[in-house]
Amino acid sequence: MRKTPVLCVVGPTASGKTALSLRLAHALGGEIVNMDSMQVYRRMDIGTAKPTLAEREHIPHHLLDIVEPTEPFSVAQYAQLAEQTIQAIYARGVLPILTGGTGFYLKALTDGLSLGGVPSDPALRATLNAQASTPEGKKALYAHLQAVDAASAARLHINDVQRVSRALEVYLLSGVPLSAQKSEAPPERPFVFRLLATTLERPRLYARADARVDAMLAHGLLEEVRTLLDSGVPAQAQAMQGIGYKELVPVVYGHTALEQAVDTLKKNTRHYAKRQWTWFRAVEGAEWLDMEHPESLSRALRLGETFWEEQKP
RNA sequence: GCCUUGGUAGCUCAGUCGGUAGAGCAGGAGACUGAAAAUCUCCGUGUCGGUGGUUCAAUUCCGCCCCAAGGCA
Repeated sequence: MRKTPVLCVVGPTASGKTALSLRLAHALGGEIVNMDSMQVYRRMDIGTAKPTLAEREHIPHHLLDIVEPTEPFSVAQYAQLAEQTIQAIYARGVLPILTGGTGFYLKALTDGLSLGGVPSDPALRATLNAQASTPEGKKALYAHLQAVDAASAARLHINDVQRVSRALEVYLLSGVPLSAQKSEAPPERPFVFRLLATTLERPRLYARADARVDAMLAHGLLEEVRTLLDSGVPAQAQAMQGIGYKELVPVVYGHTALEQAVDTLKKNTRHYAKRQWTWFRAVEGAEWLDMEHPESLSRALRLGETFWEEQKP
């Protein structure tokens, strides 16, 4: 059976993914599928560096603005939606272009992750997190996982409460250890991926990230955060943990000076870019492009074109 | 000019009752199976301001000098 081609544009934040994806979509007649864990939320436009309405006018974008900021969202939901969306685009004879910096979402698509099989249970999670709030509780939590799923426990660090809790959650809800579900052979995928990874020299990337934060503030990021809070989005909401939001919430509440929050925001952005870099560096088969190099754009277009020519229905 | 307190890692500082030093942050490397812009792990040699002296040994004690902040004139 013929596989669905997916051209992917990945890379650290502020390295030029959006611009490149628009050029590719324009040149190849493609449509863009968002692969950013924060751009899925409605009314979070400035802080997530969502493509503008003008940019979306001529090129169809998918999986933007699909979740209310009050709602949780997960990689499993994303993977399901993305697969459907990608298949629907290709069914019309159009190239899907997957764009975004969320490496975990990419992996879920490329590797067909089983993801534990059970959705998260907010109440159980709250209980487990409460238990982990003391050093003794954390030890007990880890010991519990060791007892029911030794393989997962061995893989995880005791301090990684989020993953320890999730592994325990899977067992408590399904009766099957997470590690047992994972050991199956990786499934055959109905997609063929081509990865373009954007990057810049590190000092340049950090400078661009800083400048972009300043631009976001100039475009009203603080107001965006205030509006979200005013409309009833709780500060604890998953969406509000995004960079640019979590730092400005205390400013809106008057607990923190703007200047200090902006420093933290820039720092967190740099840390994030670095983590993304680490993730995508480990992904095999990615074609790396320095977006300040004069020939990178034409090279990217050539690679995209070749890929599409080979895979076109 | 005098007095006081400082001058230790890129930054903020701790410390050595004399045996050449260590935290946080920054920075770097990495992990990642339903929170992933989340969560977690690992990585610390630097003329201890300069220069003389005392000492087996000084970043540590003493003298002088330089720099900074505060105070008194």
